[in-house]
Amino acid sequence: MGRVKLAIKTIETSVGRQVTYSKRRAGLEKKAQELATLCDIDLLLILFSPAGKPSWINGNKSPPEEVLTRFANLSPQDRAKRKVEALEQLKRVFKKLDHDVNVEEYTRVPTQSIEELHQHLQHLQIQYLHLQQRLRGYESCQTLEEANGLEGVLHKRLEEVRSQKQLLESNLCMVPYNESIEQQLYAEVMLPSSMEQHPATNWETESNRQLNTLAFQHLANPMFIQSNLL
Amino acid sequence: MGRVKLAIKTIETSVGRQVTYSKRRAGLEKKAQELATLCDIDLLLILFSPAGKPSWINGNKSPPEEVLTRFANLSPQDRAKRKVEALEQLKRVFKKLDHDVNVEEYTRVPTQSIEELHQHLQHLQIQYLHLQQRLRGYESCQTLEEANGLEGVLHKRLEEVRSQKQLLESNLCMVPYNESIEQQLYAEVMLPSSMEQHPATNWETESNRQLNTLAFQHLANPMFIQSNLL
DNA sequence: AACTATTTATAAGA
DNA sequence: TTCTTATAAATAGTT
Repeated sequence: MGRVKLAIKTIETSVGRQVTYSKRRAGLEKKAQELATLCDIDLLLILFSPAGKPSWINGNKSPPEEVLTRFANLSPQDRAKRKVEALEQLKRVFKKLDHDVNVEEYTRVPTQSIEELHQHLQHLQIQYLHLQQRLRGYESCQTLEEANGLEGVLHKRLEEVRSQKQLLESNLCMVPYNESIEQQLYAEVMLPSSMEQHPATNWETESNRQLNTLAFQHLANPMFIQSNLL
Repeated sequence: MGRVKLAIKTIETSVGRQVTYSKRRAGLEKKAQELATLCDIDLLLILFSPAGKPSWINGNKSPPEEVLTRFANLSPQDRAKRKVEALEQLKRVFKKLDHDVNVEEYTRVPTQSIEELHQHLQHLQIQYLHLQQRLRGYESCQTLEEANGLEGVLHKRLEEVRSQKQLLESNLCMVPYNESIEQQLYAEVMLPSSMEQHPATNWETESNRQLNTLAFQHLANPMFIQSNLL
């Protein structure tokens, strides 16, 4: 729909891509929004511009994360249709290798009943919310006052880091302090893998892998081994 | 673009929704694919039909999980910026005011069975680890290199906050953008209440109270009730 | 940012 | 569902 018919191939020039992106993004997002409204469906459209700037559209029915979760939780059958492995993907995302750790040993927790599962979940929810709160201390600023507060926090933290740098410089030959905090955090999340305990159920193996990869990421940090020794 | 101009409202009849979905889905997916190819960008379009059947399109550049992760890893600031822009644009385009959100919608999670419970738990674990990682980016520095890296991160973050301050200052008179990020985060943690479904079990009421208190803390923020247009 | 000649999408009907 | 077709909408190239 233009003066000429455009071949669907990657546009050569960077400027051309930029221009076409601007025009077509508007159209695509409008149509996505329309479809979601007309048919009252869940929809999520995620775009990254040629410059890397993100934008997204979702229907009025559910917020992005909910659609995303719905997608991520597709049944194993549906999921099997997907070509990509989460593990490979996460490796790229975090640019770290995973290690030949016996994941099974770490993930097995003697939790079987739905009650225990539920309690564990509640515990994790609480931990999650705590963590969120801490993170909000660094990241969240929705209002001008919050932004001002955040600016102060970051400034202070920056000072702390700088003084810690000096400390580190003067203690280069010393053994660093332990990282058991991370181990604790880790212990809080990890869960009954319980694959074998529910053979009838086809548990989400992909997300298991994802989890394991994430959970063991910090093992890539050489410091971890040291702190274990302390 | 048809015999008549169609008003963009949810189509009354179920059959009508189905038919329109079929037709428009094809067009939308085609256009999504074209845009991805033409501009060589990351793109992910997730659709659930009126009957609940999922389908998705992604660009040639990255597989769905990667786009999804890229999206999930956006900082709250990135999302907030996008929301400000999107709100302004939508106001121009649709000339609508935003409306209040039904908090209930965001807090319900359709999880009932032990399988779903388990999946939800795994999802939450992944989110938790992600959060932890982000926090580590602000807090952890065990070595001199890490301290240097952290210094850089904090410095950059400080710049971001300062520019966001300006953004906030220039948007002071605007209707504030919604905080669905928090709602989303909240939705990620929150669970099937499902207490009534297991009357035999003595659920941890103490931790329930804790959880609810934490979860609803941000509801005290008057900013919370906002638009769900985005 | 606008304009406009064309192409493309699609609503209704078959 | 699929096709046909009149019409609305999107957009490529231009200004």
